[in-house]
Amino acid sequence: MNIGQAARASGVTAKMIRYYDEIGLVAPASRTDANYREYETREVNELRFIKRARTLGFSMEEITLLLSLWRDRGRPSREVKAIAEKHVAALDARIAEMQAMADTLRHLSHCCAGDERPDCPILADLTGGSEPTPARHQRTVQSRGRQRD
Amino acid sequence: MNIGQAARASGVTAKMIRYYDEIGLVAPASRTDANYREYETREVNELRFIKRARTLGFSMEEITLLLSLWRDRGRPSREVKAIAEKHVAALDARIAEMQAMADTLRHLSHCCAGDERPDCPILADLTGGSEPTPARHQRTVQSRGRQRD
DNA sequence: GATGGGGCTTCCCACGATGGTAAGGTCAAG
DNA sequence: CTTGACCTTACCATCGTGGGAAGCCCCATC
Repeated sequence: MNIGQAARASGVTAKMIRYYDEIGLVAPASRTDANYREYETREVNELRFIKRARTLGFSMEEITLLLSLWRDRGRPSREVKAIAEKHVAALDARIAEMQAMADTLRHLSHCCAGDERPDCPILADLTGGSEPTPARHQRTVQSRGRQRD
Repeated sequence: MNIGQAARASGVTAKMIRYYDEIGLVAPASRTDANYREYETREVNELRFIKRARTLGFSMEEITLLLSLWRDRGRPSREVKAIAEKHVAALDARIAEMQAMADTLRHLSHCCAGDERPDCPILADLTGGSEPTPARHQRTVQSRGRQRD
């Protein structure tokens, strides 16, 4: 099995397989006389493992750990679970951040007329975003007239 | 005002101010005889605008657009709103993706004993993640009865 | 005037994970 | 033997940010 076949079988591009090889995420593939990398079912399974882990958002570093646990028949599931839970926590934190961004923007967008007039609470927020009155947007937004541009 | 003062006043690092300068996000700063960049309140306000927009997750490209609208007194708020709404949609899409990852991992984690035994539904999922039975994690994984969660 | 510390300048490198491309070797089918 | 598909390495780009080196400048203190 050469790299292209392994790529199709695993869902990982040949490019990325070489990259994983290069950074040592997977053991260096054996080579043919013509210096072609060759793969067996075992390597393809590793690549699918990596692919799936990437799909779940694990970083390369985490995947390195997961792979070593996966290869270790005697690993305690506790360690795997710890990695997963840490990643879930990181995802949740990032989600919360993005949710906050989206909520703020939804609110500003809701307050923006979205017509031909130039007055815009979104730009007003970006201009003076550090001011302590984010919740009080009525139609009087125009009266804040602090545009000094 | 030199770049360090502008950085402190805007919350943008000097490094990033130079970068924004370089990529043309802001107009090239005027220079002193000693080739030092100099800033006025106006530029600091632009930098704060950028900072705030970055906090809300806008890309540089979007910020370029937002800045040009901000500078244009006659802009229609419609255009600003369109950018904001598009960004909200992108955020929501990304949040949904990450939420799906987190939910899957939470489920797997919940099913993992997390003890000294090597059997682990998380690794099992990563191994055969592409198989068509994602919900069917048989209880036979833990043949000795469950102790935790 | 000299000296020293801190700030400024440009330039280069790094990240993470991926894609692109170019130049050259190889394999298999016609 | 030719052709086209495939492999190899090597380099560049992304995006936004940080780090650092080498060298110049400003100001205060001696």
